[in-house]
Amino acid sequence: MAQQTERYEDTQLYKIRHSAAHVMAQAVMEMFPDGKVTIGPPVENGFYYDFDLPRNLTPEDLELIEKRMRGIVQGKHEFKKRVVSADEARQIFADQPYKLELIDGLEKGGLDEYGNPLTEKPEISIYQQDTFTDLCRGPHVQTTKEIKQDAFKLMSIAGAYWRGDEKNKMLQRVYGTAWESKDQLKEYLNQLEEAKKRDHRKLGKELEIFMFDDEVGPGLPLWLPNGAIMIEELEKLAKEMEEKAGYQRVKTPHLTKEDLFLRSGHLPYYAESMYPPMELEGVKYYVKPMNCPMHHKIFGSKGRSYRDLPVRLAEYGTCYRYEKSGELIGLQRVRSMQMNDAHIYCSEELFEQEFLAVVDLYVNYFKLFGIEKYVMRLSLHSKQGLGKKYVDNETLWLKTEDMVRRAMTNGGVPFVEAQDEAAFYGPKIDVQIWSVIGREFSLATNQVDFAVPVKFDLKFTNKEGLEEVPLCIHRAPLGTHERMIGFLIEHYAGNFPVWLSPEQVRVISITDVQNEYAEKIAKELRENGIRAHADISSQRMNSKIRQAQLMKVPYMIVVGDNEMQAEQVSLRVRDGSQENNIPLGEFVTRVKDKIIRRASEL
RNA sequence: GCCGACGUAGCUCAAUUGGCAGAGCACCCGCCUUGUAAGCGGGAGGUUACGAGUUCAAUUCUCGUCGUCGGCUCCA
Repeated sequence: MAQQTERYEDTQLYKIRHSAAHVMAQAVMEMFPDGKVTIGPPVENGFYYDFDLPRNLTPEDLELIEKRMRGIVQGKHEFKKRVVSADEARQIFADQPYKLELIDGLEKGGLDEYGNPLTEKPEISIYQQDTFTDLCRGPHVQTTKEIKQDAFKLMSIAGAYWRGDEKNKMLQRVYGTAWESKDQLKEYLNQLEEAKKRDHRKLGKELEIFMFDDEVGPGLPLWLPNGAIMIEELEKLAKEMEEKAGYQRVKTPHLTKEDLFLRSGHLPYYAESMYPPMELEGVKYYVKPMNCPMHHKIFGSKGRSYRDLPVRLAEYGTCYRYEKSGELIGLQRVRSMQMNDAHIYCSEELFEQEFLAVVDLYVNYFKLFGIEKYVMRLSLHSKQGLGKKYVDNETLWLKTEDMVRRAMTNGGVPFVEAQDEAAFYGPKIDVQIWSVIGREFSLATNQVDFAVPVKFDLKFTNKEGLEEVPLCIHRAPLGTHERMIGFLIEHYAGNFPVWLSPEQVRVISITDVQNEYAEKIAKELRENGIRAHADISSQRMNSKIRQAQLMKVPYMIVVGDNEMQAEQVSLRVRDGSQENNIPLGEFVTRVKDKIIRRASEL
């Protein structure tokens, strides 16, 4: 349907939000006549406006602004557009320095409001509603009446750099949400509430998966027994998949001498993200932010023939990166991480098949986890970044980028391209996925390295008997344990499939008469490779069931006198359904089958 | 790192204008012997994140440090 393909920019909702931003700016400017306005676009779910004000806004201010906005909206003011010359615009916004900067950009035809280059020179237009005039290309609603006074809400105040550049002044950004109706707003706010419940930070604590401790340090998660089980299950999965795909496993130290990272190029290009060195006996050591240099050493440790290629070295190596304090967030962004890492050394002719085999691996994982929405992003270099963020060899960049583009196209894999997002050593495919609560996780990554193998003097002998430098594919289909498990917690809302559940079965005795029988069952389940515990506490059965439900244990087995006499079990599944009088052996077979198949259903 | 908000028992939260820090759950001890989401009673648990300052008196006011959260910037 046409409606479904309609661009957000053309929708009524977009106009409402854009217009609400102007109304908010009017309210704020009435409050601070000397304030400076910058830009205020619609975004997903709402809008924001960035201001430069004489003092910081408070939550109380937000309430006043919102109240005033309701007043303005009810005034049924018309949004009047007028196209003006650059000079006229300068007169109108004479005391608005940020607007003057924007006008300059528009006049030169060079830059849009975010400072990005534009292809054609845009017209300069202004929109006025009531007493407020803004430099704006629109579009807007006809009158403020179309913004329903009970369908918007101001959400938060945040800092934001002018034009998104940390060298620029920090402005105050006010976020708001706006909808076509009160009901839509209500639904959105409900969604936010629901999202809070699924937040991996909250669930991770409740389900005893991981924790942070102030004394251990920010961004350094401690994995609790339940989390450790999940990690081991993921590793088992990866190991199985990678063994089938011809990977070999290696193990390397957490520390290396400075020399290695100088050679790899990490120190010039990546030093900011590395922990500072420790020095002993005059030698500097760094904890590794990546495993690649050590894998390169392993590849280079003996002579290689083209017949040996591809060589695929895999390791769940623990890496440490110094992420800036404000960037840390739960398991999504940490400072110690275990990567589902591997490096594939291959010739150029093998490149395409190897690259696509990695993509295939992702897709298999996504299928297993029921991840349907994902975007593969081809991340490219930028010319300005050469020699700074990226190794300085434009020819090789263009060549390798083209190789990746071709591989993806030939493989029929849809992807989008993003400038200035590459790794320092080459272009990459990053896979973005979204947890059910809308949080974006960049997990899987597949990167081509054309720069580092030559620095490590890596080579193989080709058919002609000549030495050739291999390409290296860095890949991490499961990203890191930390991010992956953070994602999975939100994805499943803690209701993990049986194979991934830390506790798979809880045996619940009704009275202490059945305690021994309950323990016997739990033991038998464990002997069958099922993670099971018996709850023989003096609590009532109802309370035990509640505890197991709260911990989201997939199977609860209730045993009373009947079951004990008949050597049977009563099953309560996490979804609340119930099944009585199952012979224990039958239950064991059923659970084992789900685990082996890594079934998503209970 | 930057802007802002926040930090009270293991967890979730209270504490009027600065005036003896409190509840539920969890924990420990009893009683109850129970059929699919909380049985009852009792006990213990706090240098109010940490460090200074103002005050007769600070959980409350001020400053600093650490941490968390919402963003920005940056990333697996």
